[in-house]
Amino acid sequence: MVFVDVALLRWPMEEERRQALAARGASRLLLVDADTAAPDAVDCLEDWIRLPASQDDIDARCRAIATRSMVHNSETPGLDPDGVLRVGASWVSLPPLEARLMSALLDRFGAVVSRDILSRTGWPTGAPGRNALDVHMLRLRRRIAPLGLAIRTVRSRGYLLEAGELQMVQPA
Amino acid sequence: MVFVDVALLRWPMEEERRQALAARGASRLLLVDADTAAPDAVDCLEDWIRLPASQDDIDARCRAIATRSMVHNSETPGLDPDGVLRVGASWVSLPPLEARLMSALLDRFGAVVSRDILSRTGWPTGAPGRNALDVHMLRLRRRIAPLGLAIRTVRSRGYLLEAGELQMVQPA
DNA sequence: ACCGACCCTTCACGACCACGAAACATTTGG
DNA sequence: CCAAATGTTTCGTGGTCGTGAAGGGTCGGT
Repeated sequence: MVFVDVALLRWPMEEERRQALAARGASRLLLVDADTAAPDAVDCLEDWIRLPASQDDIDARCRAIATRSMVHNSETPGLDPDGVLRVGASWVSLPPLEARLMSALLDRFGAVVSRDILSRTGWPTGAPGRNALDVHMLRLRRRIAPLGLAIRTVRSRGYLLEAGELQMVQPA
Repeated sequence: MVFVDVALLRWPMEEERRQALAARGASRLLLVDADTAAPDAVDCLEDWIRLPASQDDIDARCRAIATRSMVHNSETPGLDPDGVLRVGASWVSLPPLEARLMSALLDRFGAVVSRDILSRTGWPTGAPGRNALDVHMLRLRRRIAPLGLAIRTVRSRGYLLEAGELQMVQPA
């Protein structure tokens, strides 16, 4: 059986994290405080259980999520020629320039891409001021964050695209 | 608004009924006796809750099942040649021009359709003024919203037809 | 330790453009 | 003739993209 990570988080305390996980299509189990109303359903990869709960019940719900996750999950970032970046069920549209930059990063997903290559990919006919690339990388960063993607800086080398960080895991 | 029926049943007492419902793809919520181990997950249309439970929690889980059910039964929209757009049981009639636009969007359901293609599909003999398309997309948007469809703008690229926000449903 | 050179991040601003929306005008079909 | 369908004008909003400036780290040299 394929192992699927199910994030456990307190709710509503960790609502922000819940949204981040949901955006990137990660499975999660909300541990709902005793005196809080139940959360609204979002998708098949989320479930909740009211505290206090037995470990057996928590495990059962984790297994259920994992099972559903196998039906639902297929997430590798992909960029349409129309500038639509998809990961899992969610997507964002990238403006032309950022789409070209993202394309260069995706070509070497997980590896460093030099500023030089990015510059030439973004501005085939010659780059504007040097700061332009920095600014657009910042904008790109913010745009793709909801999808659970992150751009890391490798100082004096370039940039690197990778999957987001959060990965709290629980036994299955 | 679409109504999704969620069957409530005692478990393990009504195990037989559970299997029958599962076999025909019906949604169900198992009310699990206090001293019984949690059931094994089967599919996305089933959930369980341990007794005793508050009515609010039961309702919340029913809504969650209903939501997931809509994801799994996501009806594919269809367009009659006479301009009737159907999704599930409901339908709307589209005027000729909007029917042609919708047809182009349906051909690439979920993907971007350029303004250019839409223009040529809507006005094969030559497009009128620049804003005509904008206005008709607006009208089309409002007409199909009740069906749970949404047209998303992808700036400088075109439009994209997708299933809209999930509509909440009353539990049985 | 201090300095300054570099590299990068972040913000604020302005120019421009794409789109949304309303209101109004015109055409078409029964 | 009426109502629906279609076209047009106009204005507001927000996205895109470039630029300059402020500031924070890191590193080598002194």
